[in-house]
Formats: sequence, C-alpha cells, structure tokens
Amino acid sequence: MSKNLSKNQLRRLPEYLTLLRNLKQNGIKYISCQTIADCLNLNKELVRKDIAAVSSYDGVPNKGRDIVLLIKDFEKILGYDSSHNAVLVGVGSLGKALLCYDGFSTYGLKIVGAFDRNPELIGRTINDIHIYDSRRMFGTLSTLNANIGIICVPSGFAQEVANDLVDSGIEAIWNFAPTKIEVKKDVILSNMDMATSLAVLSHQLYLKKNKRKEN
Amino acid sequence: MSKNLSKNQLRRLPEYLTLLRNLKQNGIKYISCQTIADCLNLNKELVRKDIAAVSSYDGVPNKGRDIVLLIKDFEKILGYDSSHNAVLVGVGSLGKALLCYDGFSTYGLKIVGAFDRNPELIGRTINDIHIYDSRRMFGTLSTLNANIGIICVPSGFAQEVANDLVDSGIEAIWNFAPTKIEVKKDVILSNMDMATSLAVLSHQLYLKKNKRKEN
DNA sequence: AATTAATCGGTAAAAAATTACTGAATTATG
DNA sequence: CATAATTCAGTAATTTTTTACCGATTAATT
Repeated sequence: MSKNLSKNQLRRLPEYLTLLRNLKQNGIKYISCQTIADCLNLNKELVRKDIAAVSSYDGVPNKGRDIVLLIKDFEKILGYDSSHNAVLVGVGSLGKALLCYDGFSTYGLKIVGAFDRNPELIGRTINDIHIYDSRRMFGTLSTLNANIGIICVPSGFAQEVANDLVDSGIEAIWNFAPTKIEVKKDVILSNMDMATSLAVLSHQLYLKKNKRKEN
Repeated sequence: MSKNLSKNQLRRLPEYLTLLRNLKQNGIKYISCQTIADCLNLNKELVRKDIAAVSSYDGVPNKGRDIVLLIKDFEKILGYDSSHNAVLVGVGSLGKALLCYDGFSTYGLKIVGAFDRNPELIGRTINDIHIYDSRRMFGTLSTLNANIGIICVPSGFAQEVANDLVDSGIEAIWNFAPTKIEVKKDVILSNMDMATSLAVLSHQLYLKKNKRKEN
C-alpha cells in the first residue's frame, strides 16, 4: 500500500468508493479489479494499479477482494473514517444550501458551525448549525474543534476569509468561491471549482456546434 | 489553433480565463505566456502549449498577446461566448442556491427555467426563474429553448431525471447529484463532483495526520 | 538606426501515466 | 482429485503529458 497517489488516481478513488458502496448495498461480497473496470468503463490494468495502491492486503485469485475490507481501505486513504469537523464561512445562498445538505456525512465531514458577519444571521441556527460572528472567528474556532474551513463568501472576500481561517489555526480549506486563493504551504487547499466542471461541458457543446456547421 | 484539447488542458483553461479577466480589470493590455505561468505557478512551456492551442493568432515577441483578444479566444473555445440556456431540475436546498447564484452569467450560462414535482413549488418563481411541473418536462422544455440540464435532485432520482431530460431533447447534462448517471453517448455529461474535490483535501489531511504520528 | 532584451513557435528530450503481457496462485467445476 | 477458468502481482511497452532547448522575430532603448 503506497501512499504516493497521483492526482489522477486521487480523482478516481471517490468513483471507486461510490461504486463499491453501491455494490455492497446490493449484497455483493467479493469484487475483482476486472469487474470494477467494467462497471466504470476503465482499463482493468489501471484499476489494478489504483487498487494496489490503496488496498492493505492482496486480492484472492479467482475471487477478488472482500468488498467490506476494500471499502474500509478506501475510507482510510481518503480520510473518511475519522470524521473531520468543518466550519462554513459565508451563509449566503450557497452557504445555506451546504448547511442544509446532508450528504457530507458520507464523506466523513461534519459541519459544526458557521460564520457570517450579517447581524441578522448571527445567533440563528440552520439545520441545527449555529451561526457565529465572523469577526470573532479566532476565539470561536478553537472551541469548535474544527480542522476544515469551507469558504462560501463572494470572490472579493475569499482571500481575506482564508487568511482569517489560517490565523485561527485551520488546517485545510475547501474553497467554493470562484476565485484563486493563496495560503502558506502547510495549509491544505482544495477548490470546488464549478468553472472547471462547466468548462468540460461547455467546450464539448462548442465542438458539437462546430461539427454541425461543417456538415 | 487545434481543437483537440486534453482533459488536463481543459481543466487549466478556466484558470487562465479567470486570471486574464482579473488582469484586464486591473488595466493590463498585453500579456505574455511567461507572466501567466508566473501568476499561476505553472511551467511556462506548458502555458505556451495551452495558449497556442486556444489562441487564433500568434503572440508578439517582447510584448505578448492582446489580452482582450485572448480572452475572446478562451471564451470561444469554452463556449462562453454564445450564451447557453439551461434548465434546473430539483428545487431543493442546492437547487435553490443555484437558482439564486448569479455567477453563471460569467460562464455564459443562463438558467431559463426550473422543474420540480412538489406542488407547493410549481408555479412559483425564484430569482425571476419560473418553476414548472417536472412531469410536463417534454412539452415545456421545447418552449424554453434550453440545451443544458442541471440535475439537483437526490441521488436516487438522478438517473430517472437524466432520462427525462434526454427524452425531452436536451444536449448536455450537468450533474450535481452525488451519483453516476449514464446517458447515450451523443449527450454531453459533466459531473459536479463534490466527492472528488473533497477527496483531494481529505486525503492530504490523512497524510498529514500519519506524518504527525510518525514523529 | 543599431543594439538589447524578451518573446514566440517548433522540435526534442524527459517524465509520468496508461496499457499490455506473463507466469504463478487459487477457487470452482467436472 | 485433476482440470479449467480466473485472478493476481510484477514487469515491460506504449502512449500521453510535461519540460527543456534553440533559432527567429520584434518592441523598446540608447
């Protein structure tokens, strides 16, 4: 079980995990790399490599791997086993949506508090999550025991909020604002980039349109 | 200007575009690949390749490229120039958030209608976007002139909704539901995958934690 | 007007990722 | 109990992506 996963590999892991969880739901006990590859339309050798990098034990010939153990390996590598506490900053439309979104627990994420600077929101509760004054982040954060900060403020404030989070001792930032932010390199940063996701789709529409013109 | 962009390239394009738009805001007129590389912490040769694949004209030595023209090239390749009309299906917490989100126009996307099957929502309007009965998708969709469908329903209904959208003649699907959906191959599909984004972050937290243990 | 400095595009080299292959091991089947 | 069918791990080959290099070109400077 190596720990040096490439970025591409890391992108595939959640797909495997989703599939495995589904299969387990359907009563499957053992799973082979070949089967996974077929399900996800991937090359079987690629899957073999990925699984080998994640799995803590060898597969069984003509049988595959115990799906329960494999899921555990994935969850461990992805850090989904030990639940992470997160705080969300910026209770606007997107922020509210995320507070109400109940799917995060699947990924071992729990939102334990929110911050905003709007007096009308401070003190209120959304989906049992308390909203604190973002100007008092430093003190509040330490009591919440959170190590992930979710940024949902408008682009113009994202960097400022990131700085505050870092100053308050956060370890990782998940940025939903459509802008680049910079943090010192021992802080982990992941961008939830709608632009990128949309770009893939939009570019293909562009190609399709041009193809039509040609004909 | 080639049109065969690799997936990695496609992922970088929105970053370039965001940067270029920012620079333009700040009054920059000309931009070189070197500068772009420096700003984004990328290899300059890589940037050169990417720009060459997108730009419709050559750069000027010792000067760079006209930033306005370059932005236009990006917007064209990404399909952001001709505005795409989209409909959103599933006006739950996330769906509402997206309806209220005003950043899509930056990407040439306009939500022209929404669908839900909840009678309390049907007929209402959110952010000037009308909510229609999702059971009457087929007829309604044709009047809205939309070619992108945004799926925001719970996982269990995502495939069903995708089928309805395809049957109603949609060209592309942007899936926000945390599940895999399948469509016939002439329909474009892009997943807005929070799991993937979170995985990157979560895995690094895992590595960090293990490192601490070692010491 | 000549020189300098910086950029470009194209090609070549290096690195990384993916795919293919091979032999050994194990379960299931006849 | 032997055979056949799968699967696995590890290595090798291929493809793709990224990085480096080089001569030509052009704007700015003197």
